Amino acid sequence: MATHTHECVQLVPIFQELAEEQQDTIESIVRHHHFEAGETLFSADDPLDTLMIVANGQVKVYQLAANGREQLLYLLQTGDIDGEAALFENQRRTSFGEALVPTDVCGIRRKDFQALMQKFPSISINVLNVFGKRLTQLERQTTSTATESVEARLASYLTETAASLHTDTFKLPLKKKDLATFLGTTPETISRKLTRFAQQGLITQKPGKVIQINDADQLLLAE
Amino acid sequence: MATHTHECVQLVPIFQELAEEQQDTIESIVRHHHFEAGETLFSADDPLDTLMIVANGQVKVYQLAANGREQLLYLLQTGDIDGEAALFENQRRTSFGEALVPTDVCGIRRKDFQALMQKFPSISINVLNVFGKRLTQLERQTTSTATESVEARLASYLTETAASLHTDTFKLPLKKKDLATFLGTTPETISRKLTRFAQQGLITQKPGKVIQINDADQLLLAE
DNA sequence: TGAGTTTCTTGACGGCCGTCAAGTTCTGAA
DNA sequence: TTCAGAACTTGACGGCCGTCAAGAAACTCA
Repeated sequence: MATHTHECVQLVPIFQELAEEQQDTIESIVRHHHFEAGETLFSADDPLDTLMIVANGQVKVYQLAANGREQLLYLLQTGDIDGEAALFENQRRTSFGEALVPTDVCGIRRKDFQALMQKFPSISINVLNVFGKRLTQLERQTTSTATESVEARLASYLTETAASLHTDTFKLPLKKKDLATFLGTTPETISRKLTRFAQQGLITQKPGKVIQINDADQLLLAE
Repeated sequence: MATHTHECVQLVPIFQELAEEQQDTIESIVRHHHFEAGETLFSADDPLDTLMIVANGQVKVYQLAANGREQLLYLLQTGDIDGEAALFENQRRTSFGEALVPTDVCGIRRKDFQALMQKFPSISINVLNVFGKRLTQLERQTTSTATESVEARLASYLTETAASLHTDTFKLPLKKKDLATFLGTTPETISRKLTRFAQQGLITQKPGKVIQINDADQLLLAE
């Protein structure tokens, strides 16, 4: 099993550039956990003192609003990390995570991770890189939900997803309910908008949540 | 002038913990700029290769949405930094900054800052700290605009502002138009909601954009 | 102080979209 | 394959809030 667990550290971009020996050091620090699909990885109000690394699988991260509604913030893939704020202060979580598929996770406690960053400065620079991208993404998301219509947000989501997959035809990676909370709307509205796009010929809906984009440019002009 | 410029580096939290000599090193790298109120510090589509430090003043940072509307993302104070994404890749800005009052700014080029982080690892840890907080804040803001009503968001904004100032009576730091783009709404709606809160006795509006909060608990129950 | 500009307020109106409800399709386990 | 539960679709309805417009108030600067 040593090989398997070692893969966990190797996979993670923030530990790239470290010599194998140094990766072993890290391996001795992390704790491994496994979750089945649907299991909760952490909840709101958990003490927030562990950095989480997705070794294998997918994790949905939700945040709870004051009125009790949920917002899907991230869809973490293998190699992604979570728990950023964990690294510094005693904070409480306001989010909760749920495995979307069977998932392996590595945890590193705050103190250990801080020591690691002191010892291997390249790690903190890699983490900065990750945070920078996430900040940029969140800034765009905030702007988008605050200023654009649901229709425009959905259109952006579709074209961006297609672009990142390098294909016009793809399967929606989320159920409509999750997609709805991600875009700040409701499943009903998603259904209606998709039907509308299809009627306009901008997309084609196929069985199994498969979407084919026919006219990305026109789609983005949707208001 | 040496003393004055040195203050710039001393003021910035991310350079704390450095010896004076090391701060001098940094001082020799930064470039100083001064802007009058209303001046533009940087625009969308600028090449993004400089980290900006607010040495003195206030800066509004907006982002442009696809439909041309603006979103106020940050209100930077003395000691705050901006340009996070700058630090890593050749990205283009999607935001623009504007001085709210006469403002002094220090800029550090990406290459120089990366060298600094290599030399003084504590800097990168401090930057991580800043990013972590900003991420947490943006996550809350995204969730809030996506799931809560304008009324609830405005109520949160008022009570949080009051709390951070440790007083019930305070002056709104922004014009209604800016406050509106920050909260993802319009000046008209802000006016209406404030009038409504006042009619309900939850707040009292006084001349000069001064607000007095009478019942913070009840205010937060607004939907 | 006063004129001109910007900002703010209030009203009227309409559209987007959230909610509730009912019917249909999909999915996964026995 | 079958069937129960989940997910999805579609319709009807209503409220929140964005837009336009006009008047009031506040601010700026000579």
